[in-house]
Amino acid sequence: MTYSEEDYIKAIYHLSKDLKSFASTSGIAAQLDTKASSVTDMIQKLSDKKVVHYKKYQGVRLTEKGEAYAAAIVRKHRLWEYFLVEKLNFSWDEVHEVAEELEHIKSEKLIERLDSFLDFPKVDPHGDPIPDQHGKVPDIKKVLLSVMKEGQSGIVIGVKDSSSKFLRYLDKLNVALGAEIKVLEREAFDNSMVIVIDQQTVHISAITAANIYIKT
Amino acid sequence: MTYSEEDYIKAIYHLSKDLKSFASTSGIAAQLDTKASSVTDMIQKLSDKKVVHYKKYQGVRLTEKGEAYAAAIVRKHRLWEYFLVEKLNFSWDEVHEVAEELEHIKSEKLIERLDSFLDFPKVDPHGDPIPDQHGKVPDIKKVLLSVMKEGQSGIVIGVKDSSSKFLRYLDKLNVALGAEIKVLEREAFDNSMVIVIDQQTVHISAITAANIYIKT
DNA sequence: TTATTATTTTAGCCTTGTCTAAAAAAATAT
DNA sequence: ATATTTTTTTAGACAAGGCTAAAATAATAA
Repeated sequence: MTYSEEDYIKAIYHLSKDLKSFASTSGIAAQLDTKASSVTDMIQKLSDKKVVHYKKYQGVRLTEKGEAYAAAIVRKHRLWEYFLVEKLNFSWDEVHEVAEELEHIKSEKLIERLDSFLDFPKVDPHGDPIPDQHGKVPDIKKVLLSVMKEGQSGIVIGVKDSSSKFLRYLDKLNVALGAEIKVLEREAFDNSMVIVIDQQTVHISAITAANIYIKT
Repeated sequence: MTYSEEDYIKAIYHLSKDLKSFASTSGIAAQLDTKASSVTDMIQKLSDKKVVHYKKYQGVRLTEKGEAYAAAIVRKHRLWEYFLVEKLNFSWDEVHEVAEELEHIKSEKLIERLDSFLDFPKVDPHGDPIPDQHGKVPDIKKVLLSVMKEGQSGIVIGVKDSSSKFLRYLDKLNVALGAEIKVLEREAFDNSMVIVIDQQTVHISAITAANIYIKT
């Protein structure tokens, strides 16, 4: 597979995960910042290669083969992210771009050795699960901070939005993976919250709360 | 620069290093396993980009800009090789292929962090020097085993041929970087040698001896 | 010094992945 | 139920990087 094909496979994987079914041409185009016509071309190629199921105008879905391939790419991406943060001291908002490149490196041996070197991590620096060698994704029970009630507490285990902007904002709030959080108040009017983290009381918006995953 | 352009730059760097001057079209083609006509095309592109000096039929040479670029690629290649051997337990005959891919990853920060993580190694697993951030190549004084005289001894610090075949042969002889070696006999007829390494006496051919570097 | 051989360059074609513009199909609104 | 809008696909073009075959130049031999 070329880098470009791999990017498409990954995009379809993420999109049909969320939508639980088919990825649309325009959805893929948006994800990859390209044109719908380019997507159609590539989808036809991937269909010939038996990595996607495709019927004109009906959207696209990964085959088993495609799903396994996608999981392998995601596995590589997240293992490299973990490496960058744990071993090379990158911060969690810096790793994505470099991992986008590293995920394409083709060596089974490399990735298994890396996994072992890192001591078989289960989640990446944003709390996203790392698929195993067989493509199985460990499912981590988690809940959005935004659904928690007053008085409840839990541990931060992931983020939904992993843009640099959001992650740097979380750093400012001292929100890091593993931090304990307690909901002091919920404002019914706008769903904003007052929470305690690191012995500090901070006010966060509903949008922020809807992008933080908690294990209760 | 594309991966392909980088491959050409690196090939020219290695070729004009050895030849001390110009790289020929056919030489580059052989190195990259491609056709002379393709090389001519690419050279013209690199010339437009000011990374090589080129006059038709006269061969090609890197500009200062090109040289700096090449050194950066070689630096990345060798640092990754060092990482693979030291941290991921690859053997010295397995690393080249993977490093060929890793050397193209574009992140200044990544490579400086990696260098620091590895504790600033000066040579790669084959004894080849790792250029510094400014492209300066530490020059390591070394001599071919084949020029040593009876009774002389020294330390193995590198290999000239780094093909898997040769490296696996060296493993069999217990020749590794850092090993002490002593020349017991030199056969004038065919320039083969009897040497002591690891308390063992082994016989090696002139060809083998001409591919091992020693620090005396 | 001319003839032959080897090397390098040019010309023209192919594939991959992208694009724009136009056509076709599906979804939505009246 | 038909008209309008949105989405998707097709058609045709282009740049990058490669190839083969032919032409041009340089190197070598007679």
